[in-house]
Amino acid sequence: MSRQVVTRFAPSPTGMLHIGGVRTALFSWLFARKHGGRFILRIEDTDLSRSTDDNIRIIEDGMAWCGLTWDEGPVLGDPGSWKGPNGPYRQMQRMELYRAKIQELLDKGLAYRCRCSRAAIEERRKTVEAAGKVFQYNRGMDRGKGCADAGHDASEPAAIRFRMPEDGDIVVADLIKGDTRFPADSLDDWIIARTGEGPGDIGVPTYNFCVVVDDTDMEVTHVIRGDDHLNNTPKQIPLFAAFGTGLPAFAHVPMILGADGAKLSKRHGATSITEYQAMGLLPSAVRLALARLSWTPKIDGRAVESAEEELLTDEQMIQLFDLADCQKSAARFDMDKLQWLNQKLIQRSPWQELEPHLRPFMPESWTSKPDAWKAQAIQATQKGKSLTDMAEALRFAFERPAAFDEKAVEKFMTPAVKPALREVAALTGYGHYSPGLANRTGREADGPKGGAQEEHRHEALEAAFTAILERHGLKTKDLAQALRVALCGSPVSPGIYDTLMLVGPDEVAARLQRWL
RNA sequence: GGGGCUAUCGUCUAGGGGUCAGGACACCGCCCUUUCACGGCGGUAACACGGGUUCAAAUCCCGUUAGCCCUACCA
Repeated sequence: MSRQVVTRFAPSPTGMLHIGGVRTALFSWLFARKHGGRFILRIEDTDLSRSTDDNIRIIEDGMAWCGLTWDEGPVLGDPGSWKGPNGPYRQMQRMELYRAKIQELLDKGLAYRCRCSRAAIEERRKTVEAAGKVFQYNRGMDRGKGCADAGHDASEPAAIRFRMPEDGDIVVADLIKGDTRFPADSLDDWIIARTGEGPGDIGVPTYNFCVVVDDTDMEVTHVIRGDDHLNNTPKQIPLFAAFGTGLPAFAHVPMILGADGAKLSKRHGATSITEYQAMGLLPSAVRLALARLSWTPKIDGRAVESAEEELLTDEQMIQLFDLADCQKSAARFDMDKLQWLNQKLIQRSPWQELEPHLRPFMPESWTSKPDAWKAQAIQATQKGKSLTDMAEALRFAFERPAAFDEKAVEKFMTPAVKPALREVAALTGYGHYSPGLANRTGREADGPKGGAQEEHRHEALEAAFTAILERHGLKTKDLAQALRVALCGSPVSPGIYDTLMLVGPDEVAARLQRWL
């Protein structure tokens, strides 16, 4: 009878949510969801200076935007509270537990007080290094120089070190990297608590210690984290043993690099999840793109091998996710692929689903437009790569052109086209579709086409348009381009019928006035 | 310095002794077309290097090189 799967994501509040962190969180989330387990969000805020409520809020918002819902952790937007049985989920609020655990180790003799000053240690380090050796506290040449077994003066503040094994190998049975062994003698007695305020006091515990206490206390079964922590694992394993609890499984996921192969940083462009949001990306696209970095979904043991198969839904990702199919090596971030994914996902989303994501990029007046209008506006621009592209492509629908592309004016606003424009200006009754028709999923999609009346309005417009062309001996292109220039200021816009219908007869006539 | 991880098209990757080394993105070309796009079809392009083992190595072994991580009273 195996325990329920529990995974966690434990970021520290730095003022932004890094895209690499989101990917790690995503893997943990995927794993928990796949196994019907719980996913914990825990805040590692022992770095006091940066741990503000605002910075924690940034993490929560980023996670929420990405759809990475947590079962235990802080309650979004309410700094004081949390949900889940093993809270609090902020380390600074867990000091009592840490101190108790440290005391326990002290009592068992598994840890000891260390009063060596930094200066003293520095001195000893120099001595060892001068001899061409590596300095390790209480190891090799330094053995017996420290506080390990010396009965010492308890009247002075002290740091606390954990007694590490000295022989053999510590092996990390990693689900992604495979078995990795670390010679015990490459590790030394590390500090689990900083020097306290006064005699007998236990100072602020260190990261590697808190992680182990928290993962134990929160019953985490699978520690999925960045592979920059692989080297920390052999330090942590003896600690788990000291607490007498079983080991969680470990999975160290490779890093995400910038396009140039260097660690992803600000100079590569967007590192914060907020920036991706601002770029007009769908959270689903970000999830997919991130997941596909270092993970190859296998369908019936075969890697996905077509564009169609690449476009996994969340449900498919959850179903297919397997740590065994994760890459061991770091991956470079591929913005092109993300944008392609985004475009595809935009294309195949029903307009109702897109609308809330698009709204933040639209002008105020968007909200007051009728659904039918929104539906058509979205469908007319759904070929865009991003929500910002769509918003940009829809500008003409909200404001009259501020300027007119000179070359286009010269090329398309010919004397021959003016009489035809006059007729277009006189057309009426061709407003936008109703939502019934708009409900169709894509161009030419099967399914309900909506009311025949609405279809008819489009057909009527097209018929009228064609008739005008014939009367004046024009090609579609001639009139369409001239109209685009007049209505949008540029020769680029959605399909000409969509453009007309979105602007509407009255406004079309108004914008056409100056060209007649 | 010590310890650890990694290495297939430009990018993400499949492939784990015998393949014309497969796919996706990007790129290029053609087609479609009322603009921009979308879409369709096709193309260029890779096993880091050196030694082994083997009839046969991208695949197994050993080195080298390169990148990254840990080596803090940071997280």
